Amino acid sequence: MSMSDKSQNRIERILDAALQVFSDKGYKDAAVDDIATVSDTSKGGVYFHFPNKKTIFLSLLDKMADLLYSRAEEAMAKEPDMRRKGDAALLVMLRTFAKHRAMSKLFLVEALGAGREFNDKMLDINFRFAGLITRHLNELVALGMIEPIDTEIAGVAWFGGVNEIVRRWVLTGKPEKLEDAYPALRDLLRRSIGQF
Amino acid sequence: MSMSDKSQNRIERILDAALQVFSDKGYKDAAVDDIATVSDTSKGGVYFHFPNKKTIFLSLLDKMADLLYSRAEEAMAKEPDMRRKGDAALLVMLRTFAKHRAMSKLFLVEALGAGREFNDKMLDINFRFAGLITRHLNELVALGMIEPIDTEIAGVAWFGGVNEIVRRWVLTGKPEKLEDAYPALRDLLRRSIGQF
Amino acid sequence: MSMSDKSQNRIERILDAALQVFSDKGYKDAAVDDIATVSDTSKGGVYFHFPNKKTIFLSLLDKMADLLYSRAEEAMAKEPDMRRKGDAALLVMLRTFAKHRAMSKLFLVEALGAGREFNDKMLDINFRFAGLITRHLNELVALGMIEPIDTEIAGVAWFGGVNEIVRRWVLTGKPEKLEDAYPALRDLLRRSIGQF
Amino acid sequence: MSMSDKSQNRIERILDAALQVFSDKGYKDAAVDDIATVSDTSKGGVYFHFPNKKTIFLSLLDKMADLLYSRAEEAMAKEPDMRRKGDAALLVMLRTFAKHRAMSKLFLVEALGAGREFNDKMLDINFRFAGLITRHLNELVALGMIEPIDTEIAGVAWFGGVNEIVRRWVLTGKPEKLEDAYPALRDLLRRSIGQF
DNA sequence: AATGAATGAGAGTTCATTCAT
DNA sequence: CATGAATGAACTCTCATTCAT
Repeated sequence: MSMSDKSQNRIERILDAALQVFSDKGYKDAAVDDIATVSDTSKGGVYFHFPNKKTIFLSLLDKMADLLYSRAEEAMAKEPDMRRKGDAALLVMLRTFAKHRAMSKLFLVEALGAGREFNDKMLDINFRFAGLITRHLNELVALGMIEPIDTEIAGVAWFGGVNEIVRRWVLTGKPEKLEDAYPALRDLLRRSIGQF
Repeated sequence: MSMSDKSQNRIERILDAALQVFSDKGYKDAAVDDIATVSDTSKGGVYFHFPNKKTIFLSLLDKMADLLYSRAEEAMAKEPDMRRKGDAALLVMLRTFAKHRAMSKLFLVEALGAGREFNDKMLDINFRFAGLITRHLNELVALGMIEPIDTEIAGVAWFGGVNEIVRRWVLTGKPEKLEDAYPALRDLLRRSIGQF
Repeated sequence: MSMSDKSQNRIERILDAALQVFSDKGYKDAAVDDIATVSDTSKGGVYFHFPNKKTIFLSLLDKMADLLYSRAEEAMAKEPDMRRKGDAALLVMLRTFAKHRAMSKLFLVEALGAGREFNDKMLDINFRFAGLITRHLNELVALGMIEPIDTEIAGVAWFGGVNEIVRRWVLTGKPEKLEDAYPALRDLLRRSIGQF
Repeated sequence: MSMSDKSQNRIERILDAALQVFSDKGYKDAAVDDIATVSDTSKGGVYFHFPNKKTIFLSLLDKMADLLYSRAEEAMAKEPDMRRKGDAALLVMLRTFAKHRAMSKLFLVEALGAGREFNDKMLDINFRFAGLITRHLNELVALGMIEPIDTEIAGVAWFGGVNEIVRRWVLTGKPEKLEDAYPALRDLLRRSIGQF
């Protein structure tokens, strides 16, 4: 195993530990010491790989955003039926959230009130996702597959609606399997743009 | 002015200051000292009226929740047309959020990541609002005014959708006037339950 | 009831409350607010009658010291048999401690570590009591009733010995009735000065 | 000098400083900041080595108790003459107290009123010492070297008597050399159990 | 690379004391 | 006389960050 691999491993271990700790205690209540302990390192070790606590949190946020975004994009690209691209994205996102509960909590709960310093990042991320939806809806409108609607509002509202379903699951455990919410949510969203 | 008035004033001043400080800095980053300074009191003065920081935050949360909830209920009660009760509630909520930007930020941004101690309270509140929507949708279904749907999912998703619109407005200032989002949002929600 | 009586009553009530609170929580942990509450007054009320917390504590200390000292002196004066004056004093002191458990705790436990400001007072008090014993022993020696001994050391040691018995009773409840320790203690002290 | 040595040094320095500050100001009035300053560290440094203020105080108490107890036991073990074991213990205790004036003050003055949290510890310690005396007296009785007496009361009273002598020395400086009290005290105690 | 001791700037909270009413 | 709101200094404890080893 090369030096870089070992380093990579250590960084990975720290990020895993940070995810665990942040999603469990929230940004402010998570101590760098906790992260060091869980990752089986020392505080100094953490600070060797990351300049500060904030950066660790941002790394995780980016990771989750990239994961979700790329999965969604990929799912839409793979689905040939224009009418079903949205469904495919929705399903894959629910599945991704379901598979990464801690990340989901970080993303949908902890990141929001973590402090002014993270607002910009979260706005970027939200903008990206809402934009993805909006662009897709615009395409559907352009192709005449749905009636013209305010796709920007729809993008934001959809994003919020899905998030809220996931947030509820993260915090209450309902529904037991997140994917079980898929059919109802899919129908709701479809109907909302006049698609049956 | 009576003693009680003065006392009420002071408490009111502290709550106003707390709202300002919390919504500006977030729960953790807000110092009780900041609240004291802004409310033109001393730290001891704040602690004379409130047992701790947490209670101040919860007071504000309750206040906003009660305000929103009572306004929404009232609006629905006043609207005789069954089909428009939802619209009325939506409009009045947007207006209420618009009138209380700082409260909205507290409610939709800061309260979420403020720490485990507030999760329960927020879940209660979310549950109340989503429940209000769900009950209304159930009525519509029972009256045969809309097709049977999963009203629970719809309640949660709607709540999340509206919140996201308000959240975006709080954080980015778009749309300049929050009420401008009303028509598009109303149509989106109506369509989503098959109502035209 | 005259004004002065009422005032006396109030002062008495405050002192009673203070005794309770001090002996329960110790000097530092007793809040003036606690005293006010227990005495059914307000903080301002307490400060009207006493200039500060320290003074209240000192008043109680003086009260207990005077009580003990006068009882002991009186008992010795009443006892005609020179040989039994000491026994009489010992018995009456044990009885007085037994009747005033809270005071005893204040006197023998809380007053010691209450802070530098009380050291002088406690030294005075200890000096008075040890001196009483020493003077009595000196008399016995002068009368040729006991052999010459270091009466100063004896006075201090006796005082400490009795105190320790009472302290143990205050803190552990043993012996159930403090007076039960009298015979053994009396014999011990008598023997220590060669008196049978 | 190894890491552990340095660390030991720092801990030792903190304990020394704590002893100084506690015995000077008392438990409640001693600030952790004071201890940090005197030990030439920072507050954080103190808290790195000790979890809280209480633990520091208890450490010192235990240290002194162990020191006194082991010295007393050792002295008794070394003295072959059964009749003189008590004297040996008394002398060595007076010498130990004399050598550690600050510790003595902590032990005999500050620890008593330091708060409910320390009562248990002090009761334990007192019980140990009084028990040591009582056991020794029981042996003397069993060997027929002294008449049967209430050895429990005697143990407690002796312990209190000796303590009071030391306490007086700690607080007033009399007698200048604590050991000067030894002969008189020894004779007093001997006589009290009918031993000449 | 990694460690962990050390720092120091706060944070929340308490409370003796004051004083306008 | 009495109240209780208000003050402000002090206190314990936390923790992100640094740095010698």
